[in-house]
Amino acid sequence: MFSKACQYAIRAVLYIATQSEQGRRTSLKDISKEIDSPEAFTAKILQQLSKNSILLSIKGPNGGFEIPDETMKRVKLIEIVRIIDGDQLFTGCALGLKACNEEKPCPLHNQFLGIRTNIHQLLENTTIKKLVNDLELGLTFLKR
Amino acid sequence: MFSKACQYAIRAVLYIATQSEQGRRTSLKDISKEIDSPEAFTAKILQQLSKNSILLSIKGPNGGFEIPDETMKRVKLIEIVRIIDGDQLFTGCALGLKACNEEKPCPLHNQFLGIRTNIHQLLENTTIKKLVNDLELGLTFLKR
DNA sequence: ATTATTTAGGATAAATTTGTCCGAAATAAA
DNA sequence: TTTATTTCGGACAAATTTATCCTAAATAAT
Repeated sequence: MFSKACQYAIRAVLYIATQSEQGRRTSLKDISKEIDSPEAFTAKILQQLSKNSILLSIKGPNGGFEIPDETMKRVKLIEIVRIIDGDQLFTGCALGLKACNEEKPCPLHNQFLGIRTNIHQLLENTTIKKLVNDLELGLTFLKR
Repeated sequence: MFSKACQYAIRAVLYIATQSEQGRRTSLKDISKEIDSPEAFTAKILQQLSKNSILLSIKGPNGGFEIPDETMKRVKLIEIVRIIDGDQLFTGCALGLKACNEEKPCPLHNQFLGIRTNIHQLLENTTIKKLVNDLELGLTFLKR
């Protein structure tokens, strides 16, 4: 469904967000330990996310990553997915046909229409903040 | 969603099936031309499918591939997907967590529960035959 | 100023997926 | 029996994704 990069991205953002909620800035090292991801690879992903203003990066001692409360309220999952994986997941044809559309549908077009819409809506309607709340309430988990 | 190999697999099976319906055996060359896929790569995929008795392969002059009517009635999409891509798509965790389950759900677990169930049901309930009917009625298309 | 810490970014490498090439095996037809 | 056709299967190659390494840049603390 999502690439590994995208899975790491979402996991990292959520972890950073929980820490930011507590007023704590968190380092790459912490993040990759906590979400169990390869450090250097995660660094690249976080770089991309901060370039796209999903998160803030601060260099130097006591540096690290942060997500302002305003940002986690505003940013939806779909933005992260778009940055890392693009939008093939919810716009592309299930069978990989370029010409597939409403007029010339592939054999799976109509079957997948609903599913793709569901995925799109889910990603569109889910903010980081919402997911962080569940994490803080101990309703969901990030490890392993 | 599906790997390229899996997209080719489904497209090939559907094309072979439409031909089999007409009593025509079809060659690798034809298939890859009709579904616009790399020939040698498609050969590997068809090999896998015939090993798994999704289709029949016949060597020699006038050889090629066939799908008996009984088979296309019986075989569901999920079997093809399982053979080529495995079942990660409908069993794995969206965030790639091994330990994710009902008791210790990842932050996306509940959101994706419905979608994954939908995908699973769709693949489980869709036979090759059903898709071939739509193709023959000109309701759906396989090219590009 | 110097040093230590931390992210940025480029180069490189490993792993996986996608794709190609070619000789072997099967088999139908001449 | 020879030849032509077609799939099989192994080795190899290219492309993409995942992952590592190292130096540079920033910056806080000493």
